[in-house]
Amino acid sequence: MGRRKLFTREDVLDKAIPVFWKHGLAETSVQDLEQATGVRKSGLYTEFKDKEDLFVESLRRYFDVLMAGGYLTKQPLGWTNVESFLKVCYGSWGQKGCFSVNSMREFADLPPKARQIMVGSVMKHHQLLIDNLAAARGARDDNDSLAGLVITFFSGISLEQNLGPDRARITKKIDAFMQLIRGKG
Amino acid sequence: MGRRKLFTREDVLDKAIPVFWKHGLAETSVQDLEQATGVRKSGLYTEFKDKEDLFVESLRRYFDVLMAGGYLTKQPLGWTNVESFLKVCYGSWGQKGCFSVNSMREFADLPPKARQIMVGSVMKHHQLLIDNLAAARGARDDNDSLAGLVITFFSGISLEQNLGPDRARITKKIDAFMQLIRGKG
DNA sequence: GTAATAATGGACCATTCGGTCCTTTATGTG
DNA sequence: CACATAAAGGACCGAATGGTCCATTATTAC
Repeated sequence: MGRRKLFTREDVLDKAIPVFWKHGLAETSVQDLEQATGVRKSGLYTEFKDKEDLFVESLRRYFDVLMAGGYLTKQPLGWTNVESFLKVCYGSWGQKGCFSVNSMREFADLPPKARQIMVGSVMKHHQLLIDNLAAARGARDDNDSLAGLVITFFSGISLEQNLGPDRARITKKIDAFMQLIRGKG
Repeated sequence: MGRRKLFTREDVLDKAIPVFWKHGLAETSVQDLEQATGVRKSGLYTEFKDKEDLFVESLRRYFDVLMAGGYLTKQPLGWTNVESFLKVCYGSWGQKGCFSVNSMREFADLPPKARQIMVGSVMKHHQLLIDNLAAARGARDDNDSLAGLVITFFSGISLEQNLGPDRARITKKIDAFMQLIRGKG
């Protein structure tokens, strides 16, 4: 046996996520990642193939941890879950908005694996939203369409977080949207 | 008198806009701009202070040209204008979505002047939307709130354009949203 | 303690970056 | 034609980039 690692893979990812989240793949330098993770370049390149690989794994872990929260799978399904989903835009890992939504901007330049994760995640959320809407409103034809609107609205508020509005404003916005789709406006 | 310029300022901007739009400020190299505009570096740096300046001016021209379309000022004000606004997300300059929405992702890293233009534009659109909603629904207290939702939805669909959905899908989404806010759902 | 092992630290590399500057070339005036 | 003027072409710069590689150091098993 030799010397043992001073870091775990998850440690590195959790520290890399906020950096990629804030600055994106292209605008994040390896030096930035060294500083954020406290792991030297050689260490990073031992654990990950290259910068893109580190980005992809960060994105994967982001969804893994986030989905583990189960905001759209809590029983009973319904409006409460939909609202919980929207509130994911408050952020995590010390960042505002959504890592994936922020990455959409450079979608075309992202590695295929990253694109795959993102698209897959959207589809998964879409289906989960349909299930929750069905529980809340019954099996209606327009559940699919409405789920699409919810996703779009989520993208919007998540992106707007980059402009740095206070939480009260965004909460009111979510409330207004929930009222709208619940038909109590 | 000496040799005359082979390009106009507007020419350069119109050719730079799609590049910045697609790749953002950071991921666009001066070389990319040379190729896209057909103007050599020296020419670009004679006309513009630096890359950031060219970006800011591109953004400014984008809004100038776009707003000149008058999609939110056409008389009579009302729902039609709101829908016209949402359809701006179809794109222009050969690009999909919205240049400004795409730039929101790197908002924090943008030059102050660019941020100023973007924020100012959002406020302007917000007010124009309020005016149109007032014309469409009467002077209601929640016009302000609803205008906010429209802007957020616009951000969402514009961003989603980066995933490359077909126009039919996005049109249906806009229709569904319009139905929702017009209260005919 | 000693040898084996594996991660760390950091020198190093080619390339690309944004940006400057000088020479060349084209266009205008008389 | 000759001169003046201004833009175009492109060499050039230091800095930063992503990535490689090796010597050093720390930790294990014996």
